[in-house]
Amino acid sequence: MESGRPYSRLLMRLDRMTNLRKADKLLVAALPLTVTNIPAGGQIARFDEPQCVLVVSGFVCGYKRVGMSRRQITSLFVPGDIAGLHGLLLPSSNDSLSALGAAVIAYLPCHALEGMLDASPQLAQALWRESFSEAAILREWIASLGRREALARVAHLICELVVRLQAVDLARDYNFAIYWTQMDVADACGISAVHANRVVQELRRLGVVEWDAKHLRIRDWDALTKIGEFSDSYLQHYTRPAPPIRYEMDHHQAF
Amino acid sequence: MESGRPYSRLLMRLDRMTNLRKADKLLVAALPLTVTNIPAGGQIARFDEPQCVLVVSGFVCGYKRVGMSRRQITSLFVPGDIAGLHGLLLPSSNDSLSALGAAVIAYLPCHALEGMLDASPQLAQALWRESFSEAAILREWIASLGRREALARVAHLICELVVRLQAVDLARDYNFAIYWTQMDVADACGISAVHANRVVQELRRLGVVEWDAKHLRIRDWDALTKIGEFSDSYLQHYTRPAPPIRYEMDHHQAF
DNA sequence: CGACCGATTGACACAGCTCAAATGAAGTGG
DNA sequence: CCACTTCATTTGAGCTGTGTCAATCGGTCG
Repeated sequence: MESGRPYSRLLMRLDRMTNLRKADKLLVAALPLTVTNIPAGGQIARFDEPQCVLVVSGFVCGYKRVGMSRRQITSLFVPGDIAGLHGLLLPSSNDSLSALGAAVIAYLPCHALEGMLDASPQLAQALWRESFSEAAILREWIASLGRREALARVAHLICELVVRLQAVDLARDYNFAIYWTQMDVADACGISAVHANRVVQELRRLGVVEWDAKHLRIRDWDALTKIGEFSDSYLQHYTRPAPPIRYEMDHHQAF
Repeated sequence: MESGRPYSRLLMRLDRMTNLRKADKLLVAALPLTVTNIPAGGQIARFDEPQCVLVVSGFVCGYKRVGMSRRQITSLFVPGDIAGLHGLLLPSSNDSLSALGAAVIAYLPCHALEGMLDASPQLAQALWRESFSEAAILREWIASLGRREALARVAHLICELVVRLQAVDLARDYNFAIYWTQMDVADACGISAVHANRVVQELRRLGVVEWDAKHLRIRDWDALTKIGEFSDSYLQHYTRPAPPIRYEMDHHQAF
């Protein structure tokens, strides 16, 4: 596993989403990537030409501003994820992208992605599945924000993050680097920064996590999933082998 | 406009999403639809064979159960919408579908939809755009649930609904039939039924809406958008003419 | 060393929840 | 056509999770 390449974790993800042939992997490896360092919390610029953003390391988030000052994070992207896939077909997205901590990203021109979809039905299918999977996560967040209290929201978010990081081999032993502040957690969970801090302390006090500025370690996974009412069923594509290709996709021409 | 057909409002939507040729419209008209009446609040069955659900009249919602009894509505579908599009590529969805009030729906076998995508790149693109548009709505709901108070959430929901209904000619003069109870509103906005009632009364008291059991009429659109911090920019495809086809899509083979 | 930013703590206020009961509207069966 | 049921709406009274404000502490970096 050439985990040094910017696209290596993307490959891990796509391969699990839809089994890839060797030729597909070569296509991914040939994508023109513009690797860029983003400082902590830095805005990720949107250029005229539609581009997607591949996360190489660190965390990236999509967020909206609500009212004057309140921020709501609407999605989180970890290494191997592509942010802004909807840019492929929808001209303008309504929310902004920024890094949480410091991050390394790679810009990916849409036309190159489209060329790839053109060349491989397997890859095309994997990317579409990816975007549906993203939507499944959005729905789960809605359930969390609407019907869970703060402690459960944070616990749920951590559970989700662990599963997603494990899929790209970044959370061995329930242990991973975090690239966010408690304020970021607050903005993701729809609570205030002060309350986020109280929740973090409560999770520590309960002995389910060790959580310092740079690192998070889950000490009691079962307890955490219980607190967060977490079930990984909406993340099948992160935990289970790729489902079979639907029908004879190769004949299908779409997009 | 043959607004008597089950698919007529779907056509209105798709045509605005991506301009359709006459041949495309014939393809849509030829879809095999199993029209079904659903009683008020009735669960919408999922069969073994993957099927999508076209809403013909009434409202349909996707929801999740959280904890033992709490329900969170994650998406709303109005006439012309297709629910369960993700079933095309993802085997299992994690949430359930039900009607809110009484509704008429049409089951639509996935293989027929895929045949359609196969036959027309324009339609394929329209459907993909549709699913991205759905995701944009999910993100907006996340912002609402996370960072707006109850009054604004409800106001925002109503604004969104009006725009979506107007796109299928069901909300002339800001006036439309509602197929939900206040409890449904509560479950969509992540608040309790009691509080939903208080919010409704407050909106009435402010003189921005007339709202009885079966009907809702907006008396002051500007005030309502202000209360709900609503901007229709995330619903472009409902309000503006279709964006051009991206690149030379006809060459693209995907899915 | 100072400046800055994030984490932490405490006190208080309030939006929204729960419980419980009353009212109203619509449908059902005798 | 009237009792009866059922379900949605409405109202009131506490209770609690979470927000706001403000201050302190601690680490990091120039």
